[in-house]
Amino acid sequence: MIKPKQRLPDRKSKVTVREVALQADVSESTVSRIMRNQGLVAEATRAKVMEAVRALGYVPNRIAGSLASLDSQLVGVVVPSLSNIVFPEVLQGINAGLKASNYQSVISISDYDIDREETLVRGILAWQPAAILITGFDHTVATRRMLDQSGVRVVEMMDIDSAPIDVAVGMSHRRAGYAAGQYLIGKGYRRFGYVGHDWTADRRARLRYDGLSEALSEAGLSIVAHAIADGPSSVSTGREQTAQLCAMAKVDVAVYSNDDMAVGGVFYCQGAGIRMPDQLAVFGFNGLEIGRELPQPLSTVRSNRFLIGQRAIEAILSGLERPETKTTIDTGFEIYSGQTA
Amino acid sequence: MIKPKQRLPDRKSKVTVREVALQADVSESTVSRIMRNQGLVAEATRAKVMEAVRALGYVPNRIAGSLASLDSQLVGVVVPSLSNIVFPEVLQGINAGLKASNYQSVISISDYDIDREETLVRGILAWQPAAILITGFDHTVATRRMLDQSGVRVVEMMDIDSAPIDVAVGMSHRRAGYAAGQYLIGKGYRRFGYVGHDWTADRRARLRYDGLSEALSEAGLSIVAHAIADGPSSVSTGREQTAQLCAMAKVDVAVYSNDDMAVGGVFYCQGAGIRMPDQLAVFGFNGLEIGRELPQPLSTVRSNRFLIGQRAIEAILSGLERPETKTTIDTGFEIYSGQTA
DNA sequence: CTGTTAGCGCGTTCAG
DNA sequence: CTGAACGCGCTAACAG
Repeated sequence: MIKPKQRLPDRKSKVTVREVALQADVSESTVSRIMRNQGLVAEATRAKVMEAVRALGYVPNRIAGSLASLDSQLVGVVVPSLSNIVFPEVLQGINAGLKASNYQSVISISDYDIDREETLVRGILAWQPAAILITGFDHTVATRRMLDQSGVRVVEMMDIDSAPIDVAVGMSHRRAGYAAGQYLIGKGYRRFGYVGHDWTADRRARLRYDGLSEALSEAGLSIVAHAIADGPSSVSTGREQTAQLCAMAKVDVAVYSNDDMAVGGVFYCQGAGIRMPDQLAVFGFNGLEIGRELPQPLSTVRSNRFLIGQRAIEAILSGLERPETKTTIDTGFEIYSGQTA
Repeated sequence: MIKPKQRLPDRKSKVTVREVALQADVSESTVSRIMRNQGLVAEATRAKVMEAVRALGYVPNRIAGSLASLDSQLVGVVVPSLSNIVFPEVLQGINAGLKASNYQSVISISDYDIDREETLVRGILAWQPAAILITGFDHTVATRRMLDQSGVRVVEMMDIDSAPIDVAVGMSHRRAGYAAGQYLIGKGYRRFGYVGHDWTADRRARLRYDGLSEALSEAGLSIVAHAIADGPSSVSTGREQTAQLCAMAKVDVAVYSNDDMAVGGVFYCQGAGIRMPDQLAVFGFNGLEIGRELPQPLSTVRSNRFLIGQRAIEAILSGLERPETKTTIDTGFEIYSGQTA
C-alpha cells in the first residue's frame, strides 16, 4: 500500500524542476542547464522550456541548488553597527562590488560585542558562504579558530594595523592619528584636548589616539585634557563632551574620535559663540558629508569606506581558494584641511 | 566495482553529522536531535555527542537542514538605499526584532529602481524565505505577482497610504505633509517655498508634498516657489537648492523633502547670515539626530524608523501563515516644533 | 545536444 | 530514549 507523501502542508502548489520538465517534455537536467545558462542547448528546447517556466512561474530553489553543487553563492558580512553611517557606506561598496556577480550578501550586526560576533559568525558559516567579510581584528579565540578552519576566504575590513587571517582591507588608523598630530603641530597648535567615546568597543579609535599621542610626544607635547564618554559616538555626545573639555582646561585644539563627535563639537562652539579655529580648533576623523557641508567645513582625515567594501569584494572574487600568503590592501587616507583647524 | 565518490575537492576535511555520529558512537539522528535541542535525549548521550561536536568543530550545514525541513529560517529585506540613514535605522529595528529568534536576514539594496527590485525579489524568493520585508508600495507588476504567489509573508514598510499585499507597517506620509502644512499655517507663515529631490524615485516625498499642498489649498494658500533637484536627497543638495529658492522668490518658510535637505538649508542660512525662523523658517521631515543637535534644533516631523523595522518583524513572527485579511500598522508621527519654524 | 543515475547533508517519519 | 530508511529539489558526471 502506497502512502501519499504528506510532510508540511505546502503553502502553495510548489513548482519544481520536475513540473517544468513534465510540462516542457524534457528531462530535469535540461531544465537545470537552461536555468543556469550552462552547457549547449538547442534554441527550440530553450524556448519550449522557458515558456513552461513562465507559465508555471517557476523559481529555482537555491537551497537545493547550493546543496547539490556544494556552492552557496553567499557572502557573509559582519559589521559592528549601522548607526554610524560609515558601516552602511562599507555595505554600499560591498553591494556595488557584488552587483555584477551572482553572489548574495548576508549581513549581521554585532553591536560591537565580540561574543555576539562569535555567534553571528557561527550562524553565517552554517550557510557555507564562499567568503566572510568581518570588521577589524578584534575577535574571540573561537571566532578566529572557526574562521581559520572553515577554509573560506576571510576579509578583515577597516583596519590594516595587524596581521590578517587571510586578507585585510582598510587603512592604518595609527598612521592616520599620527598624521593628524603632525598636521596640527605644523599648524602651530600646542595645547591639545581629546574628545572621545568608548575605546574598549572601538579599537580603531584607540589606534588613532595612540598615533596622535606618538606624534605629540615626538614634538615634546602631550594631550592636556581628555573628555571621554562611555557609550558609542554621536553628535550629542560630542557636543556634551566638548562642553566638559572646555570647562576642564584651556586648550587650543580639540581632536575628536570621529566626525560625528566633532560635528557635535562644532555645534557646541556655534551655540556658545566660540570662534573656530582661533578660539578653539576642531579636528575630526572620517570625512563625512555632513562635515564638508558645514558653513565652515570640518577639518578631518578622510577615509574611503565605500572603497573598502568594494576592494574587499574584489579581493575575494579574484580567487575563491584561500591562498597561502596573507594580503593587506591599503585604501589610504588624506588630511582634509577644512576651516576648523 | 564501487567507484569512490569524488566530486569537488573539499577545501578542508568537511565534518558532517556522519563524522560526529561515528566519533560519538551514536546514530546520525541522535546527533541531529541534540543539535536542535529537540526531543528527549539522555544526558550522558548528549554530553558524549557535544564533546565530539567540539572536538571536530562541527557546524551543522543549514543549507542541508533547510532543504530537509523545508524551512529556511530566512527573512528577506529590500531597501532602496543605505546612504539615507533612515534605512539603516529600519534595519536596526529589524535586527532587534530578529535577535531573539533563529532567523537570519538577507538584505538587498534596490537603488530606488523597481526593476532592480524585481530581480532582487526573485533572488531572495529563490532562498525560500519565511517572509520578505520590502519598502513601500511601488513595485513592478511582476514583483507584485511573485510576492503574491509565493505565499510567504510580505511586509511593505515605511508607508501606509495604499492597500498592502499582506501587511503594511509605517506612517501616512500624506497626513504627515498635511499636518506639517497646518502647523506652519498656524504659526502664521503665508509664503511657502518647497525644496525637494527626485520624486519619481521617492514616492513618499511626493505624498508628503501632496499633503502639504492640500493643507495650504484649504487655507487658500499655495506654494509660491519650488526648487527641486534631480538626484537623491543630500545635505549639499539641500544647501544648493535653498540658494536657488532664495534667488527665485521671497518666501517666509521653506519646507523640505526631508531632514538631510533641511539641514543643508540650515547650513546655507548660517553661512549667508539669514536668521531663522524670522527671515526664513525651515521645516524638515524625519527627525534625525543631526537636526536635534543643531545650535537651533530643526523643526520637523518625527517618524520612528526603528519602530517600523521592529513592528514589521513582530507582524510576521506572530504567524508564519499568510492570513486572509490584510493588516496595516500605523507607527505614527509627531510634529517637533524645534526652533527653525 | 539530451537523458540517466546518484548523491549533496540533514530532518522526519516510524519502528523498536 | 534511539536508530533506519527515505526524500527535500537540485546538479554533476557520464553515457548516449
